[in-house]
Order: sequence, then structure tokens, then C-alpha cells
Amino acid sequence: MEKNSEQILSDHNVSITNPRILVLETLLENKGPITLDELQKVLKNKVAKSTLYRVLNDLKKIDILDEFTSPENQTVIELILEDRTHHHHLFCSDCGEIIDVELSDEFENFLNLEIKKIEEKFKFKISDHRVEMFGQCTDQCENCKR
Amino acid sequence: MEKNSEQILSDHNVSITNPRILVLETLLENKGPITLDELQKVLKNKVAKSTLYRVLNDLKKIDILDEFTSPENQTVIELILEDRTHHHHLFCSDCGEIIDVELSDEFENFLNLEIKKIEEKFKFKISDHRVEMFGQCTDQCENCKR
DNA sequence: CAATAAATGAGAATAAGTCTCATTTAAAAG
DNA sequence: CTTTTAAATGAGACTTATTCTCATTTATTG
Repeated sequence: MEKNSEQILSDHNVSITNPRILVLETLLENKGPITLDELQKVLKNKVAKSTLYRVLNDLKKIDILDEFTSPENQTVIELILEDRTHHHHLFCSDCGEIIDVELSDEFENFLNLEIKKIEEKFKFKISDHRVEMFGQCTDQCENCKR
Repeated sequence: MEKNSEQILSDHNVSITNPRILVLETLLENKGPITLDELQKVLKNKVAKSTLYRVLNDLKKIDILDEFTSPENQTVIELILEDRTHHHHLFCSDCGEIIDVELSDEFENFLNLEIKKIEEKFKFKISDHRVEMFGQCTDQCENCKR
């Protein structure tokens, strides 16, 4: 079952406030990466700019928000709930769309082996990784917002 | 043989100017990723802020400069000359160090197969990819600037 | 070496994100 | 269901990163 925003907040011991609900609701509806610009547009006149940034920081603190930068240098955020599987991102330089992609288990296993090698070589403890792919969607692209 | 900055510029039909030489020289000396902040510090009083940004854009235009964002939201740049092999990045959240890492050919081949699958699935033409790894270097880390 | 287009420096302008502080709201206790 | 209090919010000031403007300088070429 889908979680609602109030549940998510109380599960993480974060007080339930209107701005937090509005932000979470928007992210839950969107499902997938969204640029900060888009989010700001949607929440215009509902949540103050300063509050929006604060709420996003709150969500980062409780580890349910991922933030990264698009090749166009846009800040992109994405809600990561427990039920979300590990995934990566595909960026279209034509339409700006950012798509969640899952890679095969065999690939992820192989990558983890590579990471083990890197950990030894550089004396690192690696806790996370990210694969980003860049390209252009074609006419038949179903995800494109054009 | 190592290229010098003037050669690089003329090879790409870019006029040879002092700020461009200074920036290129700094990047050539550094070899590897450098934060914009660091670069600015090094070039302080030698190249105007506005010129630095312009020169970096020039280098991006001729495709010898890669730019990305660190997990700490720092702009990072790296010179990519023809002789540079394909590589990825390892970020240390303790010391901020960013390390170039090469992954095995087998891994890259596997990744390319995955990418082919993604291209078909999402009707994309994928032109580039990037693997980022996040972690902490340990006491024995040789690359750490601590 | 002269002419001209391109590049630069300095600082103004813009944009993204953070901070301040007075006011409002959530939540916990009675 | 009120009261209390700490936490959260809104509005806008502030800061920082990046881009832009324009007068001056420099590179290139003939």
C-alpha cells in the first residue's frame, strides 16, 4: 500500500506541518525525479521559498530525499522511500527529461565486485554509487515531456 | 609527449591569450579533478573572475573540459585531453578529495551491453555515461589532501 | 606596423540558496 | 479543550555563484 505524507513524517519523527505535507504530496504524486524549478512552480503561493528549502533539507536529513545535479546544472530531487528499488538515471539533453532506470542484477553484482577492488586499491570505504547515462530520446520516446 | 597549453589552444582553433594559457597550465599541472574554488584561489589576481568563467566555457565548447558537481555541491572541473583514458570518480565525504578511477574493461563492456538494453527499452540514443562512487578514505589513504 | 575583431577586467546584474526575526502553528500536558 | 512552549513558517534581507555589460586591451592578419 502507498504511504501517505503524514505517515511518512510521523514514521520519521518529524512533526506534521502543512508545508511538509504539501511538498511530500507533490513528490509522491510525481513519482520520479523532478527539478527544483518544477517543484517550485507547483508549490508557488503555497509554500514560501525559504520554507521549501528547509523542508527539502528536513527530508534529506531523514534520508528519504536524494538530490543531484542534471547535466544542465539543474538541481534535481527525488523521493526515495523504502519500497523504491535501487536505480540509476538517464538524462535527455533534448527535452531535459530524467528517467529512472534499473540495471540488471548481474550488472549490479559486477559493479559491486569492481567497487570492492577500488576500495582496496584506494583504501576507501565506499558506501554508495550512481550510474548516470546521457543521451537523447527519439521520436518514439514515451517518457518525453515535449 | 605532454602537450603544452599553446598547442592545445591552436589545435582547437582558439586564440592564444594569457588567461587561457594560465588556466590551461594550472589544469595541466593539477592533472585530475579540481574544484572551481581551488582553481579560483590559484588564479587569484592573475585572471579576472569573469574571464575565468569565460575561459572555462571556451574549454567546454572545444570539448576538453568536463564539469560536474560534487556531493557537497561544489563545481568540479577536469581537463580531458585525447590521451586521457575513460574513467570515473570516487568522492571522499571526509576530506573532499575526488579521485579518478578506471574500471576494468570487462566492466565497461558489461556496462555497454546494459546501455544497449536501456537504449532499446527507452528509445534513447545514449552517448555517454558516468559512474560515481561515494565513500570515505581511510587513514592509509595516499591521495588524501588532509 | 596598422586595422579590426576578439578577449579581457572590473564591477553591475541576476539567480540560487541561506539566514533573520517576528508571527504562527503543532503537540503535549493538564 | 485550553494553555504552554518549542518548533516551524513567511517575508524579505543577505550571501554566494555565475553571467552580463561596456570601456579598454590584446591577438591576428594583411
